[in-house]
Amino acid sequence: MVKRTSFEKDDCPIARSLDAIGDWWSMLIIREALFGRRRFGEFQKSLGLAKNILTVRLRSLVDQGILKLAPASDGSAYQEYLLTPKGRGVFPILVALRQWSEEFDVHPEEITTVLVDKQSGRPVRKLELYSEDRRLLGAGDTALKPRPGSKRARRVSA
Amino acid sequence: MVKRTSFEKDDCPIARSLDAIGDWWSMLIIREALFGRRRFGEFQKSLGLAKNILTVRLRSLVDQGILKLAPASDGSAYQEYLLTPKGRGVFPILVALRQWSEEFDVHPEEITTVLVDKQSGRPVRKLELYSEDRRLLGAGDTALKPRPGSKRARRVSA
DNA sequence: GCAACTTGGTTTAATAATGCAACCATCGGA
DNA sequence: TCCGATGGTTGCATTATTAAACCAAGTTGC
Repeated sequence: MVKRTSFEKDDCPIARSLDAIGDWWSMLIIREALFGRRRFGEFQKSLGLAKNILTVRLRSLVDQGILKLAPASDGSAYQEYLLTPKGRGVFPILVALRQWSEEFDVHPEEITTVLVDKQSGRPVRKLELYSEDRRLLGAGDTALKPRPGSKRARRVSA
Repeated sequence: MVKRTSFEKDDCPIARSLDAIGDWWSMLIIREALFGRRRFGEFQKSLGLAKNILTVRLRSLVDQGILKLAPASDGSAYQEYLLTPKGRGVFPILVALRQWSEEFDVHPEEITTVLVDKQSGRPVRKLELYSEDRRLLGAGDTALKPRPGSKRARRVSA
């Protein structure tokens, strides 16, 4: 195979996510959608990507159930791309990406926006990972276990 | 420009992160590194990617301060690729990717591993986003504000 | 109701990225 | 010192991305 490798059949959920939305444009399209954009032209103008690429990406996102097509809300005959619950579920990934940049970027001063809590207008906290009994966990506090019931005892990876 | 678009100069931190680690292999290399792999050959075998690509990716990750080269821990003349704090900071992104797949994948039964708390051996909770005063926040509870001090009032995007 | 503009694409052709396989220099072990 | 393992590099084929031109249907002005 000389084709771009696909992780669709990989048993690692990270690889599976990357296979679905792990390219730059898909992630940014979802970002724009979360921000309220819905129309082909809106995505195209705000992201500045080529229209043929946008076409392909939107189609893929719809196929995967991340976006869905709906009649335009302004009554015109055009269609809109709306986020499904699966699409809205990408939000934490985007927050994680944002916070990584905020914390480690070499030029943080070039970042012009802050994610705030709507109610108070104040910046949100960092994403937190907890154990079942609510201890805060870092990377070193976690491990991977084979999933009970999965007989395919393949390579165990993070 | 006909070159692959870069988001290096974009003011959106999500785009900046994607520019740094937003390709499939970089993310997976970091995943492997978090899981303890350090040597060129280890990455190559576990990920099954072409060696020339691995070379390029490792170099880029080192250049960005995500990995650093160190003399091999086994005393040989070879070198190892170790995560820097910036590299370990990618952990929440990987967790977010994992959890998205766990929650929304069409074939969740193909996922063979669970991320557990080392201490108890039990699965971790979902990543949580809190406001400053510890209210749990969803996508709809947040907004983007221009960063105080940033005069470049450009397009505000998620 | 019809010309002009907008929207939402498709097509084409060039350039860049990816993948595979073959090659190669150095290291390590017997 | 020979031979395999390690850590790459090189060359070539395939695929992806891009900009730009083109196009058909929907909408608007008049």
